[in-house]
Amino acid sequence: MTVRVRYAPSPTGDPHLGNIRTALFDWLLARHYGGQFILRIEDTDRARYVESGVQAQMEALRWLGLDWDEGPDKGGPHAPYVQSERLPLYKEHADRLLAEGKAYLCYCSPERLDEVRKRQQAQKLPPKYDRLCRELTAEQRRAAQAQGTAPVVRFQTPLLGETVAQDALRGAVTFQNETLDDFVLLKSDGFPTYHLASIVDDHLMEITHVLRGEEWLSSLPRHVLLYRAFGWKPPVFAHLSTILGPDRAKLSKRHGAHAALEYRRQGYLPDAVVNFLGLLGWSLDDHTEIIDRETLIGHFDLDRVLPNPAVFNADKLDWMNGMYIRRLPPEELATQVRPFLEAAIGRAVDPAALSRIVPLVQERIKLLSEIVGMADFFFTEGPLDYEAATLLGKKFAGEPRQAAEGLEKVLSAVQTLEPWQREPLEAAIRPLAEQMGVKAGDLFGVVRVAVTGRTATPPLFETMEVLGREKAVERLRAALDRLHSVTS
RNA sequence: GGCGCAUUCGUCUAGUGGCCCAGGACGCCGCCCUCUCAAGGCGGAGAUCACGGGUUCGAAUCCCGUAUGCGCCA
Repeated sequence: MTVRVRYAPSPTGDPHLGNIRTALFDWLLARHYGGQFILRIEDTDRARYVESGVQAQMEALRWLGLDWDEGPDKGGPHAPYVQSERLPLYKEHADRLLAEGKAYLCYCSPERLDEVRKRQQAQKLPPKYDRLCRELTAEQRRAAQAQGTAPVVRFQTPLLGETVAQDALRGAVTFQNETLDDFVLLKSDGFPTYHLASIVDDHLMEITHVLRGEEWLSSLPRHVLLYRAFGWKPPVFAHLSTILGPDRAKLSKRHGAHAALEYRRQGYLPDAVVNFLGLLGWSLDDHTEIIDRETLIGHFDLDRVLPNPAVFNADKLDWMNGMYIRRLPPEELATQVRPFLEAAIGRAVDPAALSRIVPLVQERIKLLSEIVGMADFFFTEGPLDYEAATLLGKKFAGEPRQAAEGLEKVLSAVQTLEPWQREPLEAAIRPLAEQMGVKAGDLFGVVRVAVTGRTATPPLFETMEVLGREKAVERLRAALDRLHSVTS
């Protein structure tokens, strides 16, 4: 039997990291067993439907490299893969249960349901449908129909006994049937509820493993009951734990941007996000943290998935992203980083220039977007923006003349230096510090700010080499001018 | 309120009766390297395994209860 797994999002907006982790586990399981990964859109809740939702879901999956074998855009043996296009199927199955006496039509108005609920709450009883329509006589039914009320279809839940359901992560979970009510299968507008639609589709699409959020665990007995009523074999169910924010509440907008695509915008690498999410509730062993896709696929299985909720550790994701950035071939990093830089400086960047810069910043950024703060000065035209105090630093704060003297020495040592390369630059500048009786690092600090406008940069001489003589000299002069205006 | 699930360093986790007075990782701190910032190396602090009872020669690991958190139903 081949493993068939589905990711079945509701297109209610951008997918969250929580959703994406479910999709990842789905995908890993399918790939591990050489089975199929199916994308199905559950859009029967028309009130919450968002037009761009389907595209956003697919975009996020594509970004992360989670390719699907069957889906709305690809078709497949069980098309269509969008629930709103499968309405006749749900109707047909609801009718079948109706005909077999396992479901019934309910004519209760929303107003009456509301009243019942209020009464139960007042008596501190668990609110549930009072089954008024379960035992209607043919005559009563005719009367209700004559009134023109559109009925809903309700499932006839056993009144007594218990339903034992298996969860792959937790084992047997037992529910008393009397706590369940006669839930709705088909709404009065002809749309199915989640319960009916997902069970019918999972069966028809031959899904073998259902991975979904823990919030569905309490619906499990209903689904098991439905499978039984249809005479179908249920799939393996695994309810994945919730991902929590730092305050231990379920991850949500309140915790900031956790839409998957937002991570792309911020400069996270798909491989890093996949690795990180793969380790949220699953582990390979007691020490491996950096795991590539192939290894993930090779080892992933449900038996090492944990049932307990996990707090999202943003620091660790950042660290991991840095690890992946450092492992990238420099040319690859250059192309990844280019759009971020171009967006920031507002013009195209010469790939050749960028490829000389990238090796200098590769181990200094954790996010692709950090290229901007680390390298934009290479592209700045005209005067740099910094304070004279920054230029002087702690060392020369009271000695602007000495700093100016240093810069003058550097300028004249460097102006006609040949070749304009890292080593000659260092050989020319380092001895000047000794001449002046200051530490090399202190002199370098002034030069660094003069040439880059920043106190934290890649190594100075490499930076100057890449920057080029023209800009470096121009900036040294500008720094001198600035110091002269302070000292005079 | 009812039902269900969960509970190991701040966080992610290893651990399925003796190897654990609990291992790894992120973060934090210190040292080394060093022209700044990183990266890297080394070291450190940090968990009476939620609590209380059992079972057992022996429990983080099994059982019961309590607490707390979360989810679902409204």
